[in-house]
Amino acid sequence: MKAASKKEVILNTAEGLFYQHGFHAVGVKSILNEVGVAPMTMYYHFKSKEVLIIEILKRREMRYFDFIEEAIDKKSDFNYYAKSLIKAHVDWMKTDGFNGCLFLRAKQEYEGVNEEITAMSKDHKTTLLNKIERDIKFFNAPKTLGTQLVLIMEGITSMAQILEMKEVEASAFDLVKSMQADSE
Amino acid sequence: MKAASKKEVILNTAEGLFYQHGFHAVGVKSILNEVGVAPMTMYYHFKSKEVLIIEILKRREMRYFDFIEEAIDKKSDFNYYAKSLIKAHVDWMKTDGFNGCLFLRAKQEYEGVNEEITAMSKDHKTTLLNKIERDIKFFNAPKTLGTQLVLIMEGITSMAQILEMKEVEASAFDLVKSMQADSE
DNA sequence: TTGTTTATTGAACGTTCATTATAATAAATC
DNA sequence: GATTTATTATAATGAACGTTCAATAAACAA
Repeated sequence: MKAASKKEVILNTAEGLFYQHGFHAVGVKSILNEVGVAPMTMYYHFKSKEVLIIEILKRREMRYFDFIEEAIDKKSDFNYYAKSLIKAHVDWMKTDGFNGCLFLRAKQEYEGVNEEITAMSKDHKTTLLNKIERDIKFFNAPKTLGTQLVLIMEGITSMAQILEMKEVEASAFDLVKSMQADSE
Repeated sequence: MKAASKKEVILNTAEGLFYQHGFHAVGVKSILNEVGVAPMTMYYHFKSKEVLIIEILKRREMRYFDFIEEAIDKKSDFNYYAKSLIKAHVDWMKTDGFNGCLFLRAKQEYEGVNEEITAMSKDHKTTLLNKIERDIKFFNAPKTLGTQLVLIMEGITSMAQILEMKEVEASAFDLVKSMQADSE
């Protein structure tokens, strides 16, 4: 397989460090150190730390939606769709270290500091909600179920940082199941 | 009324700044600046920034549980309890600026750095869950409904940062309503 | 009222922060 | 073979970081 370019290694390493420790907590030097490159290598590809963060978020956004899109069941009914969506989100987190949502953290750390980062983070959530609302329209499910699904997904992300994933997963599926009960 | 001591002012100001911008993003100097005191005034009362953070979290923990405790309805049935709990949590956030959960942020920023802060943050959530499970036992509600309620609360906290509170609130209450539907 | 503790001050500490300068090469492309 | 693109190492930048010094003011006790 093709060797990853330095730019890609920087993006991946920085994303991991930011996700684990936070944006302000991770210094540029610690990224350079872990990748094993000189400062100018990073500044050649990204003109600042904040630009690096923006590119990380862009990549992550695509990766997340690709992951979700190929995992959900849009062919059956709302019931199956909801379960497959929650399952996909849980699986995403399992590959990711259970440390919350990077977009939410970005928004919290850069609100009032960098408007582009703030906007991207907000957009990520509204894009998710819009996508779900579009999907479930196909099943003639009421639009309000979309917000409820996102709320459950956000609850999972949050609780996975504290409780066992098994327990979090179970209660999320219980909630989804009662959503259906409503529509019968 | 009694004038607030410098110590209290430092605690309140720092809590506000930390909540708005994050722990690592807020420097000691900016706290001192906003309070209007010299460095040693802070270091006389708190031997380090991290000790200050610990005391802030302790106070917040008490304030939150006092607020919830006096707002919930433990006399009726699970239905009213759940609604009053969600309502209380929503009201708490309305007074607080909608910037997520300070304990979750503390855990994210100090995991692997300060174990006391990490532990306090985890404990905050498990204490909440235990309290709810104890409460709903009184209504003979299944224990698993406790995790579901916390999941909804966490979902609210997360989504309130992005969407209008009105919409978040509505979908949370919808979810609670379908929980009941299950037990009928 | 004097002596002692408690609380507070402004300046300075050494370190780390993100970023740039300099200057020399490698590697890829034309 | 010439030129652009990508990378190296070292050092320095000025600002901000958390923290401490030494002096003093205020509160309190004898």
